[in-house]
Amino acid sequence: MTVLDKTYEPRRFERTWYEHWLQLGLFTADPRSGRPPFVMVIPPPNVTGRLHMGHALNNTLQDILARWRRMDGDDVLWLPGTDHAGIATQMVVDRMLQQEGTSREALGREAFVARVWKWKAEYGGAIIEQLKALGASCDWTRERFTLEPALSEAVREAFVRLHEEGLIYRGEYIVNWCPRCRTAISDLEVISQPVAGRLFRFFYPFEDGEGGIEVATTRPETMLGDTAVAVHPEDERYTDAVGRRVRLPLTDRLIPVIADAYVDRTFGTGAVKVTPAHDPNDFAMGERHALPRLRVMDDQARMNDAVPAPYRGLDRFEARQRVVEDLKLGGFLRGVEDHLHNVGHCQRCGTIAEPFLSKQWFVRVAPLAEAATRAVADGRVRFTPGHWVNSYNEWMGKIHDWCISRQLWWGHPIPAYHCAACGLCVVAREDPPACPGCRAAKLVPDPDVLDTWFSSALWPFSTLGWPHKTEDLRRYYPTTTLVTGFDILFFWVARMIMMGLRFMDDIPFSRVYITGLVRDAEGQKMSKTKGNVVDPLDLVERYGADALRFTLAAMATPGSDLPLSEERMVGYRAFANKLWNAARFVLINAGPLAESAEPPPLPPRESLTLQERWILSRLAGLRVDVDRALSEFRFDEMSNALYRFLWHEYCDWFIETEKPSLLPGASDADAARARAVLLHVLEEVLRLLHPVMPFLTEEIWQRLPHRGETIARGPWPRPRADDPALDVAAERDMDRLMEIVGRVRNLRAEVNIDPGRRVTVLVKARDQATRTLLASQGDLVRTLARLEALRLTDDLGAEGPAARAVAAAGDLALPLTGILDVDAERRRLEKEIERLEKEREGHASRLRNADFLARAKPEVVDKVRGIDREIGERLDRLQATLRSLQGP
RNA sequence: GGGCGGUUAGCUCAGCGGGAGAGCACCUGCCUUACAAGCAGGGGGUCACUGGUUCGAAUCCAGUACUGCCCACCA
Repeated sequence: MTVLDKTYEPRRFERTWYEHWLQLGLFTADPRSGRPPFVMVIPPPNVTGRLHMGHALNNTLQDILARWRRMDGDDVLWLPGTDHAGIATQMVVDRMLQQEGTSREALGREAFVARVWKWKAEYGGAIIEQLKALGASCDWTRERFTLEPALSEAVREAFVRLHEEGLIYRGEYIVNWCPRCRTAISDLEVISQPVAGRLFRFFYPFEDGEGGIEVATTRPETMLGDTAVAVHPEDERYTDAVGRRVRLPLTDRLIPVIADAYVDRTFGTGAVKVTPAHDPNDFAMGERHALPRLRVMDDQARMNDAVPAPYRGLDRFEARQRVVEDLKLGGFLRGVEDHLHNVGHCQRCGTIAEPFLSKQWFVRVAPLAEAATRAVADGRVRFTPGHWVNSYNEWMGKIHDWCISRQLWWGHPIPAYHCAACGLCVVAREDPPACPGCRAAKLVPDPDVLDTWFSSALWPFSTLGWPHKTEDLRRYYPTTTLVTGFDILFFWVARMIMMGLRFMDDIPFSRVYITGLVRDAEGQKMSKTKGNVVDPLDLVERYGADALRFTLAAMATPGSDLPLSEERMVGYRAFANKLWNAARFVLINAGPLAESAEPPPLPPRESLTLQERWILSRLAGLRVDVDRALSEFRFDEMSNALYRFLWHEYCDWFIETEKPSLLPGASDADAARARAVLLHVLEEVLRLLHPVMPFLTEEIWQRLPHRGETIARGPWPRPRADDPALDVAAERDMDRLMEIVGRVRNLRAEVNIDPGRRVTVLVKARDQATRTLLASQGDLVRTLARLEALRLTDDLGAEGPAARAVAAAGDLALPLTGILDVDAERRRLEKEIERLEKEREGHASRLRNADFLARAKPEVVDKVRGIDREIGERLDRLQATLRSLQGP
């Protein structure tokens, strides 16, 4: 055993212990172990990603669970990996190419994809290394990547099966389109934000020139693609108009006026221009009325050749301005007003999304959603905090089909082939050699790739080997717990539940813990533009991974966000330092135990001192609290319980009470017993702390007399039913003594006695039992309160004027002959009496209340009586004290 | 427009039917040989507001006021 260095410096050992654990194979799951499995799949971070606070939180919590279950004997599989992140990654490499003066288009598809793989090989592992710095105990032998061959096979199988079952279809519909990314995006990838726009009213004259109809729009450029004007069928203003045709200004087209109940008579003019190719509602109306779909933009949202020459090639916003000007010139503009409305933006790049008619692949989600809703409703999948179920249900209830095709190059290709000869579209597990319809040899692969989230949805089973029936899949599916952020509840969690039920016929996990959002100290969302982003690795560097982990755990109250303040981190680093120094103290004083290979047996109960029985009892309580907190995902409660125990019980009281036994003058027996208990409790606390502070606890553990290769294998200090260490009497007695010590310290501070000065304190015990207690524990009080002597007496005035205090165990007097300021002392006592009287009144009033006595639970009444009696007694004694002060 | 949260000490937050709590910050005194990243002591709150339920409400219910978030195709 080596004594610890004087200061706690996490950087010295964190990396070393991580390597050690890897070498031990500690994180590797063993399907043949026969132990109960505990399984989590990591929410795969984007391969382009850098560890941010959200990852740090999420992975810290997962690691706490993993380490806890591993210590307690479970076969833990925490499966790590990364996501290929279609758009995000493609954008990163695009930017890089741009800097090199080239582009994706110049390279061509194949070379580009090769380039992304190369990029991934070079930089893609960064986030994995960062997870290791955090201490994440993932099973790296099972690391997966969503675009690796095995997972691609799973994706292909899933796609083909869904297609076979009629749950995937291809068709021409309005989708959300990002003109900058030049791809379709799903509903979820569109963020609606308020935009200050304008609402224009245009006049469309009837075909015959006799009057016309006014329509309103926020997107004037789309009028070039209008193929109808719609009014409400019961709108009397327009009864005559229905069936007539209007001449679309700026074009020479005639379009019909139709009646459709979708139209809101109260909005605008009550007449809507209909652009089936550029608006989802208009598209639906177009379907109902068989209207032509006229696309007027290209994939970059520039006006295409379908529009009159002056507008061709104009960007949509230039075209908007131009159309308005021209309509104004032609006398068709009838009004403009400011109009704040929500506009969809591309989640990735912020560009305003364009509703765009195109041929895409879709998943028919309704049947999948139904099963997924049921799984949550009947409790097979449970969310923590539970209120997320509402959001989940709401979303599932009005779910739309999922557009899964993307016009990107980086991603899983869609396993579909188009026959150049007959136009047949073939979806197949293997590349077909020829067209099954016309036997033509020329089949063109579908150019699109799949939405990244399609492969993510399969993650809980694709990573375990599906569609093959592997040992891992059999043993580890369904997984146990998922820890993730609410921001991907719909993107990911909901879809995993749908796909798990569809392909595995079982839920993917039974518990979902949903984390809050890590914010900055002011409660602001962290963002690059605000410049308030905190880098977790920077915090690891400056405070240690353990302090960061403890901070995150302590703040992880279910259902609330985490405002991360550096002050708080400083506080928890201090806690780590406190543990470090407590261990240092124990080791310095370990004596012969320093060399023992075996943990010393705990001395027999009869030989233990009061404080020893007390700390062991408190420890037994701590085991219960920590274990319960973990099983309920109360990481905050776990942390607080450990913090309080270690600092305020073990360090502040227990170590202090044992110091006399370790001094040179103490007996060997006392020293041996104190050492054994100090060491035992320290070891147990190290174990309980290991899940949240793995590095520090291992570092200390390894300095202890040899206890095996690692602390991380447990055993976990499980709570025990009827733990013999639980000792109510010891806890009560210690509480009394601690109160006495507190009163004495308080007296000293109030009357300004130099803390170094040894004084004598007189105590008048309340009753015989406390007299016995005080008589036997006088040394303990003397040490803690730094007294010359603690004298039991019935005459507190025996030593002259004294500062007085009243504790549960008895009355105290601190004699201050010649120093005591009697007036000040009186004021002090009066203040205390006033305070107690106020406190007593709350209880007394209840006891005067007949209803309370009649209806409250008996144990409550008893409790209140007890408190009332105690306060009353204390008051009496205080008042007696005050009178004695005023005496002769 | 729907839905979900939050409002408790100067700050950040626990507590969610029976004596108002923690950490930090603040004030006072201490370098007491584990720790000044420390020790001891202390001040500080009509628990947003209004009603209701109850013997009893910070805690449950209703409403109000702020506040945050999610979802939504009204041109």
